[in-house]
Amino acid sequence: MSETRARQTYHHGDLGPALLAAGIELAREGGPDAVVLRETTRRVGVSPNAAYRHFADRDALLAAVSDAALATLATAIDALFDAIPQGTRESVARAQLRAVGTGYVAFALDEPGLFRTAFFVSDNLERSSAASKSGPSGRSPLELLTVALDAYVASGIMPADRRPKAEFLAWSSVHGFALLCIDGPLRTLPRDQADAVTQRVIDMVEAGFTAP
Amino acid sequence: MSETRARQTYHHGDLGPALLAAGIELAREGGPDAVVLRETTRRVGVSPNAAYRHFADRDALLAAVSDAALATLATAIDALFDAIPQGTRESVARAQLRAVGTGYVAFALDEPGLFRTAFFVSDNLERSSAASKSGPSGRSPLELLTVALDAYVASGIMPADRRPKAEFLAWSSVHGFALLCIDGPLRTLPRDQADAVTQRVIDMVEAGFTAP
DNA sequence: TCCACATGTGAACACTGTAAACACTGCCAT
DNA sequence: ATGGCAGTGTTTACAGTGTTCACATGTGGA
Repeated sequence: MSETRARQTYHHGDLGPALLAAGIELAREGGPDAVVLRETTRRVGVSPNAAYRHFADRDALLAAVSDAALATLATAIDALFDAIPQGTRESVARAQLRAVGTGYVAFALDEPGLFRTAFFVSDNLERSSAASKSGPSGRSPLELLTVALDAYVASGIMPADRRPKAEFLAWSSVHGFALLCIDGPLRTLPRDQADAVTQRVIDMVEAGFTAP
Repeated sequence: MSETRARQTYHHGDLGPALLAAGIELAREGGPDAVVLRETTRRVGVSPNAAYRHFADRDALLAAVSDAALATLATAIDALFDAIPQGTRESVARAQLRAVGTGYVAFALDEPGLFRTAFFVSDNLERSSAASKSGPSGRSPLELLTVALDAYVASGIMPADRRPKAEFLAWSSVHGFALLCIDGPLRTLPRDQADAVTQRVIDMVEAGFTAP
């Protein structure tokens, strides 16, 4: 928004971040496919090739946008973590897991374009601990989930032998549900109902972790 | 494969299905992005615009490929259904749910390109009962899941008040897990381990349906 | 001061989807 | 048999994309 008018200097001065911001806006509006290199530079008021001084490819730009989207998600979950009231270790652990799931789906519903972009780049969860994907606490979404599950074990809710790969069980359910809500058959589900079913999804995950 | 050599007649004679087959092959090799209209016609040995006599646009071709992929998935699950041994209503119901989940993830692992294409077209699960998406039994994957869950209620495993929207809980978990395995951090997990975790995902879903 | 280096530009290429006008062919009614 | 007509495939063309190469323009450090 600060660069809509034609700039006066030949050099932009802050092109990298400006391109990233424009890319994020495009992703917000239309998902990963919408982050088109030429359109990004157009919005910033610069020639298409200028982008290549700051990003190797279109894919590199998209990856940076994806990281930013992931960081936004992490920030949203961080906020829910901070709002968890004091209590027993068990109640805190349960609240943390619920916060991750709830924040995750809420982000997908509030920002579907960013959400799809966050998980479009395939290796984005592999090296998922990069700072560029983290919120204020310095933790990526997957790391926040790990925190919650470790608390599950520490507080005795979950037997230790179930802990390995548990994050993937939880992540699968919530991620799949989020996709169903924004792209799939649950697309037309009213928001309040979607929130209610989200809680059932989390209930299911909890049951899977605690049942015999 | 039958049309690799230049055809002799001006008219192809079977272009629609040939284009669909070429599109499926492209999807198998590289997912939805790889089904490129011009490349599809090229493989069939025909000019790009010939496709427009059979498909409204590239999206229509992609939708047809997507339907075919879904039908292939349904066929795979059908086969697992048929292999379920006789038994109590409860054991059959449990085996059916497990067959849907197992077949679903196995298809994603065996044919990641087709799997991604199947669920790329967004409205593909909305009007999900179309015959073009079904296997030999005439049921689409989502309908097969519905059958299994109805059997859960009928055999008394699942309380009837939990039945509404239960297919979405199950679908979320399995679909999310499949995505994790082909695109996400579980991409490098050896096949046998992936199969093992798949069973844990299904265990979790079962627990969520039966627990208090 | 001046010049090396970083940064932005221009023209060009190969690709894509798609539209409009044209060409060929097989079939049906005369 | 013989038109002609509807269906099918082709040609040409255009707008849009990512990307490369050569060039222009500033800016900071010696």
